[in-house]
Amino acid sequence: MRLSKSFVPTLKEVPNDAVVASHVYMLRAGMIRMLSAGIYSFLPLGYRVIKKVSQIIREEMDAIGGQEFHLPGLNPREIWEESNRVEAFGDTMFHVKNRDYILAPTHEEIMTFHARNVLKSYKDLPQIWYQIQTKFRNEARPRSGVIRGRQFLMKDSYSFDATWQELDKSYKLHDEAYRKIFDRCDLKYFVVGASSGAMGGTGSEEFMVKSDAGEDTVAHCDKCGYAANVEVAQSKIQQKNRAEKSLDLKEISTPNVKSIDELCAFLKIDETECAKSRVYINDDKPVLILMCGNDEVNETKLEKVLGGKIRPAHTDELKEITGADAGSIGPINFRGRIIADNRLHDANNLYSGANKNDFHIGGIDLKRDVKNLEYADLRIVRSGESCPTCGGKLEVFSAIELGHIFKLGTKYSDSMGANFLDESGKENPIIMGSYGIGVERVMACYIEQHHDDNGIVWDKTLAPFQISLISLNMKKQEVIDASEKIYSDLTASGLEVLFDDRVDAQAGFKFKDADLLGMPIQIIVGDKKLKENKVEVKIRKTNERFDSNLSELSGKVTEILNR
RNA sequence: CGGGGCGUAGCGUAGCCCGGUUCAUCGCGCCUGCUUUGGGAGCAGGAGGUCGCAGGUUCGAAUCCUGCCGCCCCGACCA
Repeated sequence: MRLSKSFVPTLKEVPNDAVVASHVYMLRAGMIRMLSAGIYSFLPLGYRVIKKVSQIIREEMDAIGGQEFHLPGLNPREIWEESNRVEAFGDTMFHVKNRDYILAPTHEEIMTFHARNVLKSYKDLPQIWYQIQTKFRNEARPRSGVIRGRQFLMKDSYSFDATWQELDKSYKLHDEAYRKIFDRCDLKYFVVGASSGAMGGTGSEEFMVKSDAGEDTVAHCDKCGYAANVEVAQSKIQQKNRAEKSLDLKEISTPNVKSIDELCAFLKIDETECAKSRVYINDDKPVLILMCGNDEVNETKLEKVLGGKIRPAHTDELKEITGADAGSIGPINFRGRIIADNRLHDANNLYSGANKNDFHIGGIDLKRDVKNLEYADLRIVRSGESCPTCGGKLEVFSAIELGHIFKLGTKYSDSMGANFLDESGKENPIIMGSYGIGVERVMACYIEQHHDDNGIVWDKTLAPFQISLISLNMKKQEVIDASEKIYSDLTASGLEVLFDDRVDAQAGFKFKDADLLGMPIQIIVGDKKLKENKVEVKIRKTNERFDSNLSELSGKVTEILNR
């Protein structure tokens, strides 16, 4: 492709709206443009990458027996009523105004629609059906460029099986295919497993990529691969030891001491000697939560323990419930349910609020002084704590969900009546799985992981072109002739070459653009080296440069690309 | 949907507090000509703006007020 005739609007400066690296570079490299919040056009260069990602996905899906469909994005609402998902999606679903259609946010219903009445026998199973298509979701807040959009490309596949054992097989096939896909895309990812997934269900795995642009927070152990959403993550952390002797309760005047840190400084004690108090409202009833020191309450865990709805108590409620403001609340004389984090199990000699402003109480023995105290795992895991599985160091960070595989079971086959006859002639619902990959996210995550200050660093697998051919001076005939010949030779040998043949662009300008666009190999044609029948080759990733004779160029380039 | 920020030429910006002879600034990009050609060129000339939109205050509004729209960030939500 000739740059002089192509629409590759690169930007020298960072657009105001872009914050995360992938967004910045996709815009700067002229790969995408925003049409509206969360809605992006892919320009020719960006679309080439999308096609490459799609092709890898397609190959691996086909390899496990997947059959590709092309399904409508416009769906009659009534099909979605069958599974009751119009209500389930709520405002996230787009509705068409002038006809009773919706824009499909995913395709379980449509695949099930095609499966029912057709997959009638166990002999028709198993099946794996997939598609790579645009989905529509009315996201309240699109963000991070292409990472969370209102319209996005997704590969989703659905498995149809006769037995749960068969489902396990289909699931495993997807698991393996996904690993191959992400490996081929050169992504560093990890898998958050079923036992720790927040979604529940009968089994699911999320394929995640570490990134500040991510929306999930995950605890991950590099050593053993333990990975869990912080909402459910656990860690090995030392319990507060019970001292042999319990001291007596004593009230201490602590003027203007509110936080645990202030309390520790004021009394010259360690934070683990403090029981931090948090009041939550659980279905209109107050619950006091005690945490060790500065540990934070994990509301997801708390919700699981309490059941029903929870929310932190408002400031005015605190006073009413405890008689004190935040910072002076504690378990002694608290009327209501009290739950302490496991870390405080049977601890004594603790300091906590006195339920009286500007006073704390010392010498608290949870066993002796707090009646009907319950214990639960309530804390949020923090970076550096020990892995619950292997004892290695946990790291807590944000991550992007790239893919999700999920054992659906019979949710859709039941509600939509997709049944088959088994060997004994008995009618059963088809057992389904669903498996998604965010195609643009693969591209964005790749860029998040493979860029430097100058731009994107593509590997040959996803690069829009394998080679940037840079002609330094398109006004000198010998340079034109040489680069034209290289262009046609390399192209003829099947390589993808982006030919910077712009007449009016300066050398430096072309170098900067080439680095920004990030093709793996740059071939630089200038008149000085041409006099020795040579051109320069630069490897984008390593910045390694060498000269090559024109006659050897094709061989060298091929060699680099194959290594 | 809550909180915060922003909206001035294709991109990035100054001016806004304190309204008026800097009043529409500057850089990049764009067009024309000449020069230049190994890390985002130089000179000369030029085009490009409803200052997000609509009201209001005022003799006078990019600037002050009200409403709306759009975008970004944080949060809530997320099959």
